[in-house]
Amino acid sequence: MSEKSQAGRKKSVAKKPLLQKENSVPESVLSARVRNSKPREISGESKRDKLEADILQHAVKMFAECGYEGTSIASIAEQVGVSKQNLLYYFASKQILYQRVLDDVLDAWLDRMNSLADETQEPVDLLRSYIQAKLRFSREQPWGSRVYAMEVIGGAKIYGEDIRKKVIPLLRKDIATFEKWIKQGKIAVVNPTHLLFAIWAMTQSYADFSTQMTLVLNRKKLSGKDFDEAEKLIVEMVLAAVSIKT
Amino acid sequence: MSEKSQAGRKKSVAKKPLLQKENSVPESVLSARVRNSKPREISGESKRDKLEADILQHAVKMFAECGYEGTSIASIAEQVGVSKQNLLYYFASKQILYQRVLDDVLDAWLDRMNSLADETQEPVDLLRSYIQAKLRFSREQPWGSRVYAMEVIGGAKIYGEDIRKKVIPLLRKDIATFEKWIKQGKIAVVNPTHLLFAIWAMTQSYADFSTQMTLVLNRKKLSGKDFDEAEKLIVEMVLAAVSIKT
DNA sequence: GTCTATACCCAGATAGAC
DNA sequence: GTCTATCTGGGTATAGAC
Repeated sequence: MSEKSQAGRKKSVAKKPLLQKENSVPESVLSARVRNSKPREISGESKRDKLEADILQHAVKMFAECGYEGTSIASIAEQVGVSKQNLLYYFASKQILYQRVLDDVLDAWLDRMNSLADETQEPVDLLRSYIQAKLRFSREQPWGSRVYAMEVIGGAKIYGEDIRKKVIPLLRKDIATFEKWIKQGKIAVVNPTHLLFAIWAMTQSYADFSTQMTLVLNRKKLSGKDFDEAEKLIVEMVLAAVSIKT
Repeated sequence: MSEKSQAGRKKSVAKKPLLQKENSVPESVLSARVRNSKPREISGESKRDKLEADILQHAVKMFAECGYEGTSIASIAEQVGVSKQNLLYYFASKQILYQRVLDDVLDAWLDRMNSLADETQEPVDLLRSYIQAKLRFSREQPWGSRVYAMEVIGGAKIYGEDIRKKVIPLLRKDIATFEKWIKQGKIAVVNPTHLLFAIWAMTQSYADFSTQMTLVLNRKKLSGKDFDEAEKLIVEMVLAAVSIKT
């Protein structure tokens, strides 16, 4: 009862007619922009789009650093340079902003992972590409990784349904691919589920636990060399696990 | 500036003369108990100890589920069955309670890991024991793991100094052990730092990401069998990485 | 779309009686 | 040690003028 009241106490979801999703799909309904009859520059983004992107960019960093409850919309607004009332004009509530942040994270993520569904590639190349892609994501979008990680660790109270719908099927598909390889004798007999968990854990940790890693390594941030060495070891371990000699 | 004010804005640390640490070291100053002249049962814990333990037990779960800012001391108090004012009598502030929770987590952790510093053991046995111990911790104290993980992911704003002092030296020592083995030719030439990161990531994830794992596996919680299979794969991968045939 | 003002609630923490 | 009462601040969100 008290746990319930901790999170998800918002009942109002979307009251204002705002776009909540349209980053990678420019052909989606352009309600607000269509209403705007004033001629605008064609190539550039509209002001609304630019501000939305700005807000999202700062929001993902702050949610990653302070968590959902630990981040106030006022502090995000301050970073962006707008009033918090104005921010609430673009994103009707904190929870909507948060969900949009996670939506964008997953979109970027799944985009990168989808390209690996190529059935024609051999296990060695596919595994290597997979690990590289996930490591690159940890490197280039660490904040997104961290927001996602914190949401999952806390039990995915807000975003759980989306994870179930968007992430889990993808993981299951990856596992099925491993199983197919095993059946075909292309890789050794290993537990495909736990192999995937291992790959995810190792790659993800270079975003989530980079604070601890930099302390161990005694440097300010992880370098390209660190990621290269990480990739080398992880690929080695995974290929060794599936008994593929390089 | 606004980020700073997000966390760690507490200036008052410990105003009341309360014990803040005495779980594993019973010979520490017994200020409150000594003042209490009434004869008490010798074997059992004092009421204060019992209540403190109760509070900590519930606190670690709630911090794990909702994060630091997301957890109110009122909700913890409610779970324990005391008033929040009373809780504040035992732990002078939320931050002190939080730090104590993390202290206890690390104590239990380091306890388990210290026993592995046995120099007489061979790499195979030591690595296997290490992985087993960390996996057992993930299984038996998932909340502690998660609180720690969230703290690290968020940049360790509150507990960073303790991590630097308590955890990092231990990790460095483990890395040094790996390096020694490599020099002695006992294991293959691998990057010892990233090998340790990999072991930590894989074992830790069975606490931190168990929500996602149970969704993939389609069950309510991870079973003993899951942990056995995880152990088997992780040990295999690590031993393969250091080129030890079993 | 942006502003001022404000409603409303809940949090952490303290004071002081018992 | 536990209670009632309260202070103080911050948070999300809304109303309404411009």
